[in-house]
Amino acid sequence: MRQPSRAIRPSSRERQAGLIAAAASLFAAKGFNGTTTKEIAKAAGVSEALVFKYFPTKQALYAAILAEKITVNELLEAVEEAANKRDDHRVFTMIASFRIRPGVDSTLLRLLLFSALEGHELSDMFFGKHHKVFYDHLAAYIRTRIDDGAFRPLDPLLTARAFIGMVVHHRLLHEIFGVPMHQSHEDTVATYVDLFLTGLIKKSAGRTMPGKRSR
Amino acid sequence: MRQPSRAIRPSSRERQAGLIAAAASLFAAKGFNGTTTKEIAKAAGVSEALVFKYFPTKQALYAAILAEKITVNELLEAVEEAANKRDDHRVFTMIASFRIRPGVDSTLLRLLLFSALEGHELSDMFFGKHHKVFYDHLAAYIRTRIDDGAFRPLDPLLTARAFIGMVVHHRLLHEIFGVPMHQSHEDTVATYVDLFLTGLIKKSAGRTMPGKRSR
DNA sequence: AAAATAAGTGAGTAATGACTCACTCACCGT
DNA sequence: ACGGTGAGTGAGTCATTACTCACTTATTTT
Repeated sequence: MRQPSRAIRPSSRERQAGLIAAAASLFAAKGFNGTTTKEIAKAAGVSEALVFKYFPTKQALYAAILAEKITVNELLEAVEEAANKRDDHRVFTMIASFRIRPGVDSTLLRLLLFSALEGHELSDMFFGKHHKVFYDHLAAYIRTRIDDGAFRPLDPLLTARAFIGMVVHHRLLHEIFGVPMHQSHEDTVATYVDLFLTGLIKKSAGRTMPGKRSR
Repeated sequence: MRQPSRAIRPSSRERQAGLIAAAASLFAAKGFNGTTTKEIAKAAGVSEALVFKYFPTKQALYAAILAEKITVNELLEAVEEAANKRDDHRVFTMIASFRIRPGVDSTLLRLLLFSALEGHELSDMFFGKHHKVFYDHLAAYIRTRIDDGAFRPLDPLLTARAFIGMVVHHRLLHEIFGVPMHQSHEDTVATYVDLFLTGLIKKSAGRTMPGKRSR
């Protein structure tokens, strides 16, 4: 039984998790090819040989990271509620604020881009699980609202992508290209949501959203 | 004087250009770290040693590519004309169609992303010359139209980025992540422009754009 | 306490990376 | 014809890389 009064030797699980964390951060920073197994070992505080005890190849380690990082967003559930109430403003504000907020972690975005650019096979899976789902959900919601007569009849998938595009592009600029923030996170989100919904909502229809204009 | 009846030996200039072209294509495909100098030499049809006769280091070759690829877009001039006429629909359609069209070359986008992700020093320059200019121009136009009373008073830079975001995101999905086209290029552009301008144009103001709704 | 097993490592190895060098070849003006 | 010059290369060098192995150290089981 384990009672390591001093954390003398981490369990196998912990080691594995530690390696994955260390590697994820390095891969995100410098890409797969730009990261050496020696660096990973050093970052995790173990010998290089041990890395290969846990993961047969560097590739396998990479795969483990991508597999681990795939979490179907808690965001979706949260949005679901607002979606059921047909609270458009809230739905889109939630989505945008989830990605555009102070202290957001850019690791995942960088990993995603690196894996796509470097042409990793797992990239598809990563994208499929992590984002595809999302577009489809959002497109489904937009379609519903079009059927409600609340939104103009534009192509739902393209429309969903247009919105996500604003958000992702914002993240690209700030997290990848290092462009400084130009407005507060809140104001940025508010502007994007305003612009988008104004373009989408049918003028004739009564506005469904409660006045949630912050500040 | 040179009159090589058969192109027996390319001039220094041509060699250099050939090397840059070969390297650009490889770097775009596999990144800086993922490309070897041997591959570049092979792609250009010369020995590896010659690569280093033309460029002292691999880095220098990379820098030469980025420097060469920086072209202040011919797009800007073309747009200028439409901008002077205050033809909003045409302005934004031109911008979007320039990037979203059949057979567009993804090399530059990939190079840009790779250089930013890999943290190249030249990345900033690349981005600054190639895109910053563009955002600023577009933002200036939007500001003008706001002052004209034609557009709603949103933050011009954020608004410009929102539009570019739709376009860039579209390119990301198709050129980097390999998502198949969902609508024709034309229809995609039309949807984005429609959505964006509807969100931006002041309802009270008379529409400035001539009826250029294709299809 | 001894045996069994798991966790961990130092010191490799073979392959490959960027880069160098002594040299050859093609073409030129004289 | 000839020597000079720049284009071009084959065969390296040396560092680094992913990965292995014989071995030690810690923990658990009996």
